[in-house]
Amino acid sequence: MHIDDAGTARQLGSRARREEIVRLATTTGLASVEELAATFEVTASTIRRDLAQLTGDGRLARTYGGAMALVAHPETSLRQRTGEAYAAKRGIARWAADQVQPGETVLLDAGSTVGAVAHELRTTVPLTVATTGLTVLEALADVDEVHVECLGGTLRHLSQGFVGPLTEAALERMTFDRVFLGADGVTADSGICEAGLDQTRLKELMARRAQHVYVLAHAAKLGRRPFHAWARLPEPWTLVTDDAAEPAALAPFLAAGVAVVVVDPQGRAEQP
Amino acid sequence: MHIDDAGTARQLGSRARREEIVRLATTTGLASVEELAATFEVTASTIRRDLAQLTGDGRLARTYGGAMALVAHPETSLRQRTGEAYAAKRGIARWAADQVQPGETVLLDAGSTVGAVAHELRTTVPLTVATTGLTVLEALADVDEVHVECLGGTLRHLSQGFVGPLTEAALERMTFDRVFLGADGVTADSGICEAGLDQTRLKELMARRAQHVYVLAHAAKLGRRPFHAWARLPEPWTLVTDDAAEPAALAPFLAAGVAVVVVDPQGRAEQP
DNA sequence: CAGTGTCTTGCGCGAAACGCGCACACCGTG
DNA sequence: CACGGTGTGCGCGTTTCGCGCAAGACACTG
Repeated sequence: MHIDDAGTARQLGSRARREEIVRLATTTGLASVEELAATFEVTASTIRRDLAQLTGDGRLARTYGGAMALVAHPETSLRQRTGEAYAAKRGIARWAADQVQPGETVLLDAGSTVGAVAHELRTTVPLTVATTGLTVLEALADVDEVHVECLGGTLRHLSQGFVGPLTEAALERMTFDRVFLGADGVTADSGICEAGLDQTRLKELMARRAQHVYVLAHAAKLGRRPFHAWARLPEPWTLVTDDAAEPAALAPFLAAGVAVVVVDPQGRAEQP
Repeated sequence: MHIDDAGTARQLGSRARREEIVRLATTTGLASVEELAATFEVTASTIRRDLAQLTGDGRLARTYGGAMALVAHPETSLRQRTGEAYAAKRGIARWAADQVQPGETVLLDAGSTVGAVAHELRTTVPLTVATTGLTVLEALADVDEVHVECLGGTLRHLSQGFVGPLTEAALERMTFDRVFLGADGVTADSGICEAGLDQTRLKELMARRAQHVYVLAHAAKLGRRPFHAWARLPEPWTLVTDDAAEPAALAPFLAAGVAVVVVDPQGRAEQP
């Protein structure tokens, strides 16, 4: 013992040390008792006590000989990773998040693509986010620096989003710098296609409350008309899609005066 | 050994057993070596070998005395299972959920204990649940038979709950058969203790909107006054706590005319 | 300034869980 | 029938864990 190494010797209070343990564990994914004891120059007993409390607080999970982060990585959930068109959605989400400046107030729709935007926004702080999506709430629930307003309403189990009178009533009390909308389908002439009129009505209302309107739809959704309820969008609006989109699919939007952005999986905008 | 119990004896190949272990671990969140050994009627050594391989394959994470799922299953989050006073909260939640009849409309507060109630209510269908808690939303998001209303509002990152004008405005449009409230502390004379006046104001409002008011607080919270904001409760109300509560801690509540229910970890009410 | 209470740490001990090697049982193949 | 591969149970030494105890640090109080 009595290590005097020039390494990462720390002299900290117990609170600070525990916070640091959580940070190390979440970035590394896994941390051993021995390593932690050496790093902080305390006994393994002390580390075990720390881990016991952190486990009790639900911040870490105990393993044999150490501890691991509860979530694989703050980055992305497995559910997202395995979903369809993951790379495309991720790229779209990155570009969308890049449009947002710290200090702004944005409105996020429900849906997996918009949920990914919320993930990317975790580091754009300070920020105010209002949302109708449960996925968005989960993505930002642990980020203290982001002010989150939930609009409430009736939960649609399929889309994990809120709709209904409560949602609309809440919307009427707010306006936004930008709104990011998802869609089941999108066309140049009719706008956004959804399963029901309650959803389209809500999306129209959302679009009217923001200065900039973005519709996030990966290539497969362009020109698709899976249902017969439509939300018309106030001009101007911006369509964000991925580079799998055919020029022929983009042409109608350009002709209609819609701003079209095509991004690669890294979130960089490409020239059509 | 050679148990011949009528329980969950399984006779399986090693592959099938490992698949089953993964299934159990992901639904339960956590599985112990001893339990698994008993379930499959093999020795702990065999289970340990299974876990070693599954861990190597990246399908599970090893813990001391068992294994856990890598991704949190929608069912129960590990965070709940490992949290403080888990057994007590689970028992309280079971009893609380038993009070609810199919077809009723209930209001659920934020907090881990009330979140556990939501989990128990997954099978009490049909049902209408309104809530101010993100945990509750997550617990019921995938249950189609439960109608979920989110009250919305400003997200408190610490408690994972919603507060503020939006929440209160939504509350004024609904009433409920029962409301289940959590608490940071609870006393017989002053009621519920919380960190801020916005929370106590909301809890008072919630209590006034329901016919039956339940306060769920495990033994450690009784008589505790960690903060200085208080929510007074309209008589009559019911205090639900666990069997670790001292009779001396319960006496003030009984004297004040509060209905007191003491439950064991299985959710059975005990006689004080 | 001494007394008291709280919080934290290090240490020692017994209990629990671990990995490893060995022996045996089962099964398909040459 | 001999053979190797696989899976299982068991025993043993090792590692890790959790708990109780005592000592030090610090704040508060009379």
